[in-house]
Amino acid sequence: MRSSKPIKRSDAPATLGHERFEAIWTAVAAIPFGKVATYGQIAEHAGLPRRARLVGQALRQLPSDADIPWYRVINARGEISFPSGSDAYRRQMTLLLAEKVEFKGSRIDLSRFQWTDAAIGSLDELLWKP
DNA sequence: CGTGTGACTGACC
DNA sequence: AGGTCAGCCACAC
Repeated sequence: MRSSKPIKRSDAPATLGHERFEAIWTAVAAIPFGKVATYGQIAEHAGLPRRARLVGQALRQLPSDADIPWYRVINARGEISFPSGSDAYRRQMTLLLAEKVEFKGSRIDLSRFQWTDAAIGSLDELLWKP
């Protein structure tokens, strides 16, 4: 069922217009306080492997009043993906610092602050089990 | 329809 | 440590 039933924009929620990005937003919303996730990680979690750029687009479309922790999404190098010095960059960094996410220079240590999913956690346990 | 442009990534040099 | 490149895919021209 692709477009057999066109969406009525007028009836759609005014806040989150795009249903195609719902899986991404749901994944972002699942990042816990004080943790971060990479674009690629969110894409995979949303069932969209290798589509990190799509996550970027989804976040760009996000209304400013959306109740979604967009700032917990960073790139695979542990950096904020806005130009350093931009307002957006500072806003994101401030929000992360408020959650006690630490920056070493312009980078976050993913080995310490990256969110690990429950599924990944159990796999880790499985691999480490004697 | 071709091209360029991203809130991206991993591989390679 | 930094640059390039090919995937990636929606979108604007």
